[in-house]
Amino acid sequence: MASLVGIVEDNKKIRDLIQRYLDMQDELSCPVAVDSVEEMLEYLEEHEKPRVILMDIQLPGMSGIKGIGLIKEKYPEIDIIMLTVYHDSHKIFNALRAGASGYLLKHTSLPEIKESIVNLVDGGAPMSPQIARKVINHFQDNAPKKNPDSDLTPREHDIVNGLVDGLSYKMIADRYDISIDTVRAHIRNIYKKLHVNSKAEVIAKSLKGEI
Amino acid sequence: MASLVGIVEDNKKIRDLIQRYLDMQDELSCPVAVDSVEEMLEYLEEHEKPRVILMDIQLPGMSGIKGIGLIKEKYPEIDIIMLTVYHDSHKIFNALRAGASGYLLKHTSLPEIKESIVNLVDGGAPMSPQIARKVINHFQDNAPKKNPDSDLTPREHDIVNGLVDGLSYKMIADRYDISIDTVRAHIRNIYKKLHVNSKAEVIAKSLKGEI
DNA sequence: AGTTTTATAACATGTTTATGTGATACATAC
DNA sequence: GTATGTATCACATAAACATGTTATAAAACT
Repeated sequence: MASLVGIVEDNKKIRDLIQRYLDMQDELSCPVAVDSVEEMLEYLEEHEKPRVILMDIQLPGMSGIKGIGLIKEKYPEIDIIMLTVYHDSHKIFNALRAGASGYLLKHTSLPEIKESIVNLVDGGAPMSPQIARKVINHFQDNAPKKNPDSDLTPREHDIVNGLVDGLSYKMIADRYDISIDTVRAHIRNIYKKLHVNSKAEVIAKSLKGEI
Repeated sequence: MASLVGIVEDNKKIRDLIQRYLDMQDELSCPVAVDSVEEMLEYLEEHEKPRVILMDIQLPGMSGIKGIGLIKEKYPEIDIIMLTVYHDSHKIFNALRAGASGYLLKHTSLPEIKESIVNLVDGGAPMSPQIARKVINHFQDNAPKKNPDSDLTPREHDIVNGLVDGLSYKMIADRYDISIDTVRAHIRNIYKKLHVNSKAEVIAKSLKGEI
């Protein structure tokens, strides 16, 4: 069954080009291409909902980012891909925070756009590589700092991994073929290094990336 | 000029396959493929630095995530792409935080891997669509894959938060001004809903966003 | 050569957790 | 109007955990 796709794009040439191309694909059908969020909202009231909407940011009337919020609020099951020339971090993050599931730059080729929609329907999140780079950089800037004093030995890391996997001391002892008292000994040292005094805190620190 | 690529991957078959394929490409050259971070670090001491390193996470000796940190610390100009079977959110985020510039799942085809490397050299950030989806979800901070059967009540969420904060039953009882037996009762119900039977597992699930 | 670190192990003891069973009260749902 | 779910509390017991003390041996460091 073909997935329905909608387009919100104010440049008629681009809009028609994309619509015609997508509509030609076996897997897709593109019954609606409008030039404003307002028109799309009207359309959604009265017709079968598309599975995916391609949306520009710069639009007459309401901005695409504001549009994401409104559409997702009423129809959370619709996935929205931004298709825009903007690659500044602020617009990207606002769009993603508003609920966009993908972000493509406008120079993306028609086959790639098609590929992205199929991807999205399959549970992926299409992003132009330059966009992904910015998103990743954002992560690295906010990286939590590790406590240098908390350098664990390889064996201690093994034990921590066991704890994170939800194992008991006995199960950890079995996994690494050592005695339970040795596990205890390692745990004692780990607690000292991490300044904690329970399994729970070790697991939390580990999963937060602080080890 | 061909970009140099290094590989750290403990499965010899996969390693050789990728190396041979990449080395065949005009744009790339793959002079080094080893099975541990330790070996790669040795290699880097004595040879021309690769532009990009493909790295597994699960490795003999030091984990790939720890390896990212060490390599980026000494050679920040090298870009690292994770190539792994893990699609666990925490592994992804820890890898990205540690300094990875891309994250591909192992089922990625050889041509796609090549494409990703070229992409990275051009300033992009290759990511498998499923990975991108998780990264985006993180932005929207909506839970990735809640188990519908595991719907906790508000009070149960309080208790889980207490556990995640590393509190004992007694401390949780104090925090919410209820009896320790009530805490026990809630914990029992939580375990039942989540199909687990230890604090550790609840904390792990919670921090992995599975609650 | 001597010290520190790592990995191993045993024994003891008190605390915390996991689990069973049972009960009361209130609100919502069917 | 009686199930169902939430929130509360109690008592009991076995298992798991936290912590103290002590010790051996190999590896790494000074």
